Amino acid sequence: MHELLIQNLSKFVPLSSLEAEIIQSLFTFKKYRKKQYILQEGDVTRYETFIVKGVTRTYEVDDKGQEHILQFGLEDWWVGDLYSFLTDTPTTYNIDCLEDTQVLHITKADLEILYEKVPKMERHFRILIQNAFIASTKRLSASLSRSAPERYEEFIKKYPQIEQRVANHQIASYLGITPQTLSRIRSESK
Amino acid sequence: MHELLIQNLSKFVPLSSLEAEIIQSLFTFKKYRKKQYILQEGDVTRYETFIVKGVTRTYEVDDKGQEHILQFGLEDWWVGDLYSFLTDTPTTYNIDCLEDTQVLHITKADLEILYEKVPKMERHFRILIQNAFIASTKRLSASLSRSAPERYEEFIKKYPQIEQRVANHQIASYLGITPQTLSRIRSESK
DNA sequence: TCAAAAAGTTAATCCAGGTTAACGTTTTTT
DNA sequence: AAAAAACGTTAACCTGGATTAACTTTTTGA
Repeated sequence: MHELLIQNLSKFVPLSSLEAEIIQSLFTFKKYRKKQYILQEGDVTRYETFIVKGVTRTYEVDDKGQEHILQFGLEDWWVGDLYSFLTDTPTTYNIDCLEDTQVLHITKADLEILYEKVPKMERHFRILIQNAFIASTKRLSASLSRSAPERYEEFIKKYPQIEQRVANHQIASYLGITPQTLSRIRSESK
Repeated sequence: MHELLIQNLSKFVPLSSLEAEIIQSLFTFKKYRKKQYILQEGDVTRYETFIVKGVTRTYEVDDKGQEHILQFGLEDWWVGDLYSFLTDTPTTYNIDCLEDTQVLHITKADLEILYEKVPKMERHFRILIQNAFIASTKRLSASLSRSAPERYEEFIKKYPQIEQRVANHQIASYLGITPQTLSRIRSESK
């Protein structure tokens, strides 16, 4: 069950079997049911989470009680609130499962041990976060300069896997529009 | 003139004077005049840029010719299009100077040398990018759930230094609103 | 298995922020 | 020092997407 993880972690830097061993020992496997929370607002994020199977959503609730999805998580992706994880402060996000989901967790202390025992992981995570940062910047630029239909079209093109697995109103929340608006866009683009 | 850089690079990891030497040797100093471009759409980003003195803006031009500011750059900040830098692809961003500006550049090859000769820099840049990613996520979440006046207020609170040094219409562009709307917000909040 | 809840759609109305335009002020350029 | 360009503000009007509501379809769970 750790195979996918090892494969993921050796994407940017090759790993020896000893290193793979070490990695295995530092992660904990866990199963969640659909609708179950992996993280709730107010919790301190104790571990970063690698998704082995399933779908998650990371969302925030604003002052008016509206939910806004910041990220979906699928197989082979990492989820978690980095800020809360790194600074030991309570998170403002919620992460729950849209399907039954299997994950591997690593705590902050164990991640430090990982960096120490397998220094090349420092590089792996730098690249990983680099990519996440680039994606986030691109999404920000889209939110500044694209209309709702354009953002929807881009989303569909970029994440066809997600479109198939999550409900439309979740996609609307991710795009920053209402389900009604999404429905209109979908019927007009047909 | 490299003092600010060394100070910046030792923020997360301590540096010996030998290491500081190595770092010095890998960066190039450059001066730009106000309005001069550091990077233009279509260029491949050949170096990451550390600002020693001055102010820059990173912006994008959309299909309708509208400019959208993604980031301001001040003293002690890093700017540049990471994606273009890392993948050797032409950038879609422009970076120009809002004041006369002094910077230190490092090329990709020299950054690799830096990682090799001073491995702890890998950690430094991981943390730097981590912070940039967190900031970008927070800004995205604000763009999804905050109104224009709320976003303006947050901006002023978070970057009082920027507010004092850049024109209002630049701030409007950063916030994703028109200068007229910003003007209205400012007069109503007085 | 069937009632209730959740999801999706359509339509009427509303409003935050955009657009256009006019005008005074400040900055830049020559 | 003058002319031109850039900037900031105000006001009238417009519009993309929100809101509200009513209805149908699908999913869920007791």
